Amino acid sequence: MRREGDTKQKLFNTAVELIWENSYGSISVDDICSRAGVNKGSFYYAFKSKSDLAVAAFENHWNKKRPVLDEIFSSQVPPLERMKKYCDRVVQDQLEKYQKAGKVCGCPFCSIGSELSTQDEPIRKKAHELSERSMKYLASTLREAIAEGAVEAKDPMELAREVFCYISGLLMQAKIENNPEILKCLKKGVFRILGAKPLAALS
Amino acid sequence: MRREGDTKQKLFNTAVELIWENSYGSISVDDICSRAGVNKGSFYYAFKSKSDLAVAAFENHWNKKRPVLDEIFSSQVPPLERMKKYCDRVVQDQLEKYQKAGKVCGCPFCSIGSELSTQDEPIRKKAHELSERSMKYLASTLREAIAEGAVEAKDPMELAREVFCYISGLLMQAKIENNPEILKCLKKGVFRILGAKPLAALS
DNA sequence: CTTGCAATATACTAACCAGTCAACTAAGTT
DNA sequence: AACTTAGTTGACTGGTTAGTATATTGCAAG
Repeated sequence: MRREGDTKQKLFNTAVELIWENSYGSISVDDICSRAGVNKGSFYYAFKSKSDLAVAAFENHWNKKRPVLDEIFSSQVPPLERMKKYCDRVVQDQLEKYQKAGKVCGCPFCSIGSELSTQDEPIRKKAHELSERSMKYLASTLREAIAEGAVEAKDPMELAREVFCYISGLLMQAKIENNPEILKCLKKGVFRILGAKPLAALS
Repeated sequence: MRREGDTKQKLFNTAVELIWENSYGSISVDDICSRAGVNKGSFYYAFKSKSDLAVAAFENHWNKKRPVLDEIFSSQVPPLERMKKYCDRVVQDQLEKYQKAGKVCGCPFCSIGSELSTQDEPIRKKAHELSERSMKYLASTLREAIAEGAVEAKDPMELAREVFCYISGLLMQAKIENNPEILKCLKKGVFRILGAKPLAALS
């Protein structure tokens, strides 16, 4: 015994997987426990509620994604190149999940945020916090793109929100249509929002 | 007695209201029945399942919205004017719901679609169908705008999807932030997607 | 080698869930 | 007035829910 870290991590992974592929409301603590191979007692020893686990699990999931984002949005890369890479990566992640789960699952953070924001304040706050972190990457990238004259806009944060809303809306729509094909126009749409100029930069 | 129509309509209204303000998974058939003042037996006389009610209720909700959309998207109005009116109306509806419910509730169709698309196929299909109906209004409007030279684009349907994804993503984000303020830039963002030209058309 | 405690295990509860059912009511028909 | 039947009623069922209580395990320090 004496392996709490392991237990928590298993619960994190299982919770994100099950909630992402199904929904928070449709999976039970028992489902999570049995799938993770953890007993209920250990669950409630590690977390005080189902909602608590969800908040921690999504924070953990974001932290695992962070190194990838740090690399994509590295200042070493020209800003529009970062945007391209980010778009490609989002689509790639979606397609991988599609193959594993057999259906389009959308953005896990947005899905749980959309489901629970009106009902569970800690979950809403976490979902909000995580989307703001994503938007920060976009905003600083777009600030540079604007400074370089590659993109025309006044407020980089506002533009970042537009891009972010478009991307999350597209992922949601792909989920609702259960059609990965429509993800293909993600990059094109993003560059349309950024203005006509960088369209030529599309590989 | 002998008033099934009334019973169904009460269940439609209550179901949409409760699901919109909370979520499908968190409200029970008993909740819907007691709020609607309908007995459980009558519920199951009228609908064969909770999921069945949801599909019918959202179809009904869309049909009640349809005359408003038909007017907004009337061919009598110049295409970019239609887009402006539509944006204003979306924001107005959101603000009204915000005042009634005390929180930002987002798009009801997208919310239930996002929650259940991976789990309940009839609900996914209905959500898909309803978003395609909305996109048709946008696509035919944008086709005219392109023909007039007011907007530069090749495929009106593709552009309509971009606009629709942006709008639904913004409504979702407003829900996750529980902040109606961010709805204010909806129109600006839509016109940015449509290209710089019609920006001057903003009132 | 024993004592203390972090962590695991499992049985349990009380509330709630979607859905069923047989009795009942009233309007329409003859 | 007797019959038919669409629609209503609310008690009921069997299963599930989140969360708890209590017992047990095994490591580590003294």
